[in-house]
Amino acid sequence: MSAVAPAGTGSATPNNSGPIVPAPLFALPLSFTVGQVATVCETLEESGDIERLARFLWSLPVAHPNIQELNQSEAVLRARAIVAYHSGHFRELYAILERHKFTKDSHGKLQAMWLEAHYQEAEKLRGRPLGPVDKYRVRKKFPLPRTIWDGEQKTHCFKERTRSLLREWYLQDPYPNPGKKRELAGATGLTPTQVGNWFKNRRQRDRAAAAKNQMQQQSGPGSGSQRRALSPGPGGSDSEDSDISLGRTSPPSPASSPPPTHQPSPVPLGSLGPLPPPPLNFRFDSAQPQFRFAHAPAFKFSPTGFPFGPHSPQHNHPSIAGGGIFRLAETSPFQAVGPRGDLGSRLPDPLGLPPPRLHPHKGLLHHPHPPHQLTEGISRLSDGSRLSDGGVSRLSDSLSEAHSPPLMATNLSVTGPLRVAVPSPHTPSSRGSPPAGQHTPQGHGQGQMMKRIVTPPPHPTPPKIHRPFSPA
DNA sequence: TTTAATGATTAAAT
DNA sequence: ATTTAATCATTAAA
Repeated sequence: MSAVAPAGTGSATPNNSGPIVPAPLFALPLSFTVGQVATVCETLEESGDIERLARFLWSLPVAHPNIQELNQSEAVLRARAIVAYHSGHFRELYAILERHKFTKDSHGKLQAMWLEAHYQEAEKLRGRPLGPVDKYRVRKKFPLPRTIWDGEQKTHCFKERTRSLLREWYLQDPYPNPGKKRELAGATGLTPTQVGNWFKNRRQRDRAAAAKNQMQQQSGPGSGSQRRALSPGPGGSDSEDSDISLGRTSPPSPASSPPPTHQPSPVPLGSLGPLPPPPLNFRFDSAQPQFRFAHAPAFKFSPTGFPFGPHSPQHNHPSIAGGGIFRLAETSPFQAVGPRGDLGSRLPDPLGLPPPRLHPHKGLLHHPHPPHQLTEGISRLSDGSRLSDGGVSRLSDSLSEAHSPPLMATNLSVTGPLRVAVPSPHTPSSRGSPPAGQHTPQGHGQGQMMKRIVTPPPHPTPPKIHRPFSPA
C-alpha cells in the first residue's frame, strides 16, 4: 500500500532535488541532507514500520558524503538500533547503544531494547522463559550503559527510619485519613500514595497473619501455644521486626470488620509505648540516601512514548528519585567494551549492516509474555499510520522502493524458537512468573489466576504517559 | 536456585 | 473514592 507513488521510476522528490540526479541507478540522491535522512528515520520509526525503516537504512549509500555526520544523528542511530534489535542483531544493538550518548527522550525505548535483547539471549541460552527473578539477574549482569541511562535510581525498600515511623503511626491508627497520610508523607519523604500503599499492605499482611494464626490454633490444638502472638503484651519490644502483625492486638475479631475507628488504643505499648502523638514537626531529611538499586521497570515498547511500567509510581519525590532505573555500579565491570567487548569493537560503518532480517512482525517480543508488561512491539501500529509528514514519506518511499534491499522476513532464529514453555508444574515458583504460564493453562490454581493474561490486544495499552525519568 | 520480605498494582466491592 | 484481596515485581538472603 504504501507504495502509492508511482514508485519505481517515480523517484521522486518533485523538487528534483539536485540538478543532477544522475542515474536512475542511483535513485538515492546523495544530496539528501542529514537532516532529511534523520527526519525520514523518525517518521518511519513513528509509523512502526520497521521493515521499511530497515530498507531505508539499507538504501543509504555507504559512502554518503556526510556519513560521519549521519552517524552522529540520534535519529539515525536510534533507527539503526531499532532495526538491529528487530532483526536479532543484538551485538550490533549493544554496540550502538554503548558507543553513543543518547538524549533522555530516547532512553526509555533504548533501555527497553537493551534489556529485552539481553533477556532474549539469556532465555535462549537457558532454553526456557525467564521469570522475574531471572530477569533481575540479567539486569544486574548487564547494567544499562550510561549512554542510555542517566544514573538515577529508584528505591525499592524504604529506609528503616521511614518504616519505623510508619509502624508507629500504624499502631495508633491503621486507617489514617488523607490528612494524616499527607503528614506522614511529609515526614517520611514518601508520597501520600506510598504511605497509603504501605498501610494497605500492612493491614493486609496483618490480617493474613492473624488468619493464619487463628487457623493454626484452631486446627492443631495439639501442640498448643506456639507463639506469643501478636500482642506486644509485656512491654516488649516490638518495635523492630517481625513485622508481621504489628499492632492489631485485639483479635481481629469480627474478622470482617476492621476496627473502624481506631483511637489510640490504650494499649500500653512497652517501651515504645505511648507513642508520642506522632511528632509532626520534624522534618525528615528527605534525602534518603539510600536509594538502592533501581531497576528498570518494565518498559513497554511503543514507538513513541515510553511508558513506564509498574513499579514506577507517580512518586518521585524530592530528593533523588526521578523514576530512574537501574543503577550502574560505578565500577561497572565493563565500560566501553565490557563483557562483550568484541562485539562492540566493530561497527565500522554504521550503515553497512548486514542484511536486515526482521523478525516476523510481531515486533519486539514475539514471545508470549505477560502482556501486561512486555514490550509491545514497536512495529505494531497499524501500518495505516500515515507518515504524518507528507513529503518525507514520499521520500522514503521512493528511496526504499528504489533499492529494495535484500530484506526478507525470514523467521529469525534468534528468538524464534517455539517455546514450548512448560512451566514447571510443581515448583512453587509457579507464582512468581506467569510469563510462561499462559500458554499452558495449568490448572494450577483455583481459577482465577488467569485474569491477567489477557489481551495481547494490538493496541490496548493506553498510551501511558511518556515519562521517562526525571519528571521534568 | 529458591524463598522471603516488601512495595506496587489491579479488580471488585463499598 | 477508598478498601480488600489477590497478585506482581524487585531484592536480598538462604
